[in-house]
Amino acid sequence: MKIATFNINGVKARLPALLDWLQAARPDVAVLQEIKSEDAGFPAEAIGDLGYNVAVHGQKGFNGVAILSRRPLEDLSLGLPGDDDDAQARWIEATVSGDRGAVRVCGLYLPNGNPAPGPKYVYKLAWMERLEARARALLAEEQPAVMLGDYNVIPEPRDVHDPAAWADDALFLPQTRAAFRRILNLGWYDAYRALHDDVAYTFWDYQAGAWPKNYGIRIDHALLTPQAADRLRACAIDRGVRGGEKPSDHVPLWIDLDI
DNA sequence: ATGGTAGGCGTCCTA
Repeated sequence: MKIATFNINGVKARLPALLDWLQAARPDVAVLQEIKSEDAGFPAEAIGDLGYNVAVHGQKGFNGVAILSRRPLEDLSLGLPGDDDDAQARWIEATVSGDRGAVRVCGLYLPNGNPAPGPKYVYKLAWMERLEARARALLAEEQPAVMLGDYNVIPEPRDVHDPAAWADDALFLPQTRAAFRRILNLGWYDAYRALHDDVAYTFWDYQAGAWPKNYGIRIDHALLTPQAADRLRACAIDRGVRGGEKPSDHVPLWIDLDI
């Protein structure tokens, strides 16, 4: 089962690029972030025509996440638990059954947090605490589960082209990296790092020629429970998508599970 | 030389 994550930075502006990628990559499941659309405005029909069931957790103007799946989406749940006052649409999860078992698929758009310090950074760290709590609960089930998305976390210096330039950024601050490590240390696997020891990025800013200069960062991640990691066959980044027509500033990352 | 770009029911905010 091929499961992908893609921050598309606006589903309406990105629809042609999204449909092209879905047809080329043919993921069984895809979690999307930054759809920047309410549920009603999501182009479910065009995506459905490619064979996908669609679940949307939208928000007007900003954020917004979705799950696309060729198989039925079971036990859909919207929103990250832990704060009933949080109106930002950043979390969606559902179970997908394959021929050899089922997997809980969580799609997430972790807050950016800039500028730090400030209220946005406070919100980011609080959101990561809620994520850690959900991560603990999923681990306790001892089942295949994956959390994929735009984490807005640069885990290590090798994951950024110029670590010094990013030292004070909310994506790379020691507190941010420690909060991410706490989740890994619970027993979650960073699928890309489990299989690759290279320098690889998933985001290049639109500004200042970041893409042609390869000034990128690795912030889109797929985290797996041990039971999902047992089934992990491959993990890769669809880097070429960044060079396409009207691209997102992120590219897709995918895993292949023997499920 | 502190620049630059993209998206969104938008004349600023977020990234």
